[in-house]
Amino acid sequence: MNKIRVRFAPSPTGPQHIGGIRTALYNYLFAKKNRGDFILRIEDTDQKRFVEGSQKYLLKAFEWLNIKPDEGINIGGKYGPYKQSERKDIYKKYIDILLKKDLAYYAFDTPQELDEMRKRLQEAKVAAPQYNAVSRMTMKNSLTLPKDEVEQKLNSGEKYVIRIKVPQKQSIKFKDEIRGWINIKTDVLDDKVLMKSDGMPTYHFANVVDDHLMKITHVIRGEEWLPSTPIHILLYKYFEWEEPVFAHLPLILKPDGVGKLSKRAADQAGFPVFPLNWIDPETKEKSEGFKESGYLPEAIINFLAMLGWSPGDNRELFTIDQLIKEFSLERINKAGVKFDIKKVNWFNQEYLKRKEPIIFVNYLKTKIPTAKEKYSDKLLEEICDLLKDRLIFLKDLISETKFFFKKPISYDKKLIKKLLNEDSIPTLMKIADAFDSLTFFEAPYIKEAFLKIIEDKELKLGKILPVLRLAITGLGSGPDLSKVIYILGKKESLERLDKFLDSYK
RNA sequence: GCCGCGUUGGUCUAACCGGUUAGGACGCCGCCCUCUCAAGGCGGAGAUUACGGGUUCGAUUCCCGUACGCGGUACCA
Repeated sequence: MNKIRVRFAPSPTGPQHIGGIRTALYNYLFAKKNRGDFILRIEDTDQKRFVEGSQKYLLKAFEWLNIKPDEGINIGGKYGPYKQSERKDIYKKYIDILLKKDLAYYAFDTPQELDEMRKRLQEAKVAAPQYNAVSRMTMKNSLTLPKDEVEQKLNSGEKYVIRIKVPQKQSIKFKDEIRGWINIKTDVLDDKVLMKSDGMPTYHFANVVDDHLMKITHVIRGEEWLPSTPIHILLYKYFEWEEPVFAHLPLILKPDGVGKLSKRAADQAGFPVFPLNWIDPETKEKSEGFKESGYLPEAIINFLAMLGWSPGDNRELFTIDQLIKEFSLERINKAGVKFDIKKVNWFNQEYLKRKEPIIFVNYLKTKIPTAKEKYSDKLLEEICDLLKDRLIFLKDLISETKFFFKKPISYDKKLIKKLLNEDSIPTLMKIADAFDSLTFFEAPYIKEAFLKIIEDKELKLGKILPVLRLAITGLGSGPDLSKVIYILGKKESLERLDKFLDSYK
């Protein structure tokens, strides 16, 4: 059997959004699972829609997600060039074959003439107005015009396109790996443009020629291509080439399920759609990426993999290597899937929890300049250990640990009212004394000390500890207090306690 | 309009060739743990498997129809 080769072939019309990234991921997983090649090709046949920086952006996004193409743009390979705008000669050569076989033809109709034709057909109540076996005979093309006139038009440099000649009353049957057999009648297909008047091929043509020349064995792409697949099949037949296997992925829909996920919809729902930050070169509009929003690449990969694919059992957490091992096209769902940012957050939290302690410590050190002066590495690690399980994003560490680096400036009046009672101040004063006399200022002894005082006074823990927490951290909730006090140290803890006592005694 | 694809709790999904109290996860709620919050553990609510027919002893699973959703219908990909 031939080596498995798949490709991801985006067009450089802006930042690649998360749906495209998922398509790339599924191609990558499938290639790696089968020890095949993953090829990155750029489909830049529409110069009008070209957006500066798109290609670089994609490469950076892949780098972040650790998706490594084996071949393609920026990497090279035996089947280059991998950018369609650099393959014009190749398309020319192949379109000539079709022309010679009389399976494609020149068409000289102007856009206005095409419009008129469609309008005319609409008025005549034709179900699907199109340039097809019937209507082409009323148009200006090399099938209707005398040979010498065609020749003359071509020589005079008149604008033309080349269209595929779709046969009448045939059925095109193909098997989609995800959806099964699909049957489409050629009568609903139109004579798609293969070569545009600017000399560039259309997607339909370039895609087939390139896939064949690049020895692509499996075409894994979005569902939006399903309706035009028969045209592609027809081209394979015309060239007498072996068809690749097709697999059309379900689309990613907006959270409310109405329509494809778009930047607009994501903005509204308050989450990113792009892997990385992007600034529109024209409008200067900035879009935030998953990376910059604090998402981990592993989490995004895992989430995306599960968006439409499942392993068949109850497992959900997968590293990329496990995904590669388990992935299969057969287990991809057919239905469109709604994007749920809450689930992404959950994945992120799961992966964050599993991160090495050093990650958290280093983050604190870089983000909080005083961290290094105030605490040893060991203590910083203890701080992180105390708080890391409650983070969704690494950046949450800043707000969660704030009280370790800053004394409370004021105390929330509502909390004071709720927590302060007649026993609070005297008990707190005793606790301060007890702390002061502790030789080993460590969590277990600290706990023992305040527990004993509370017990002696026959008070409930809940009456005193929240006030103590408020005095020490300025907050009404947080991690184990004895550990917090230990980390802060005797001096700092007593200062905070004294300050509180000064305010309320 | 026409063509294609789809439809299992709010969301993502499982259920091999038809026989399960329709399983799991996210989210939500509750309990335990705890001074508290989070994490964790335990539990709960939530699905007449879009609807209607058929085939069958039996249909989430097979067939047909309807509805709804999505996609396509460009010299865009």
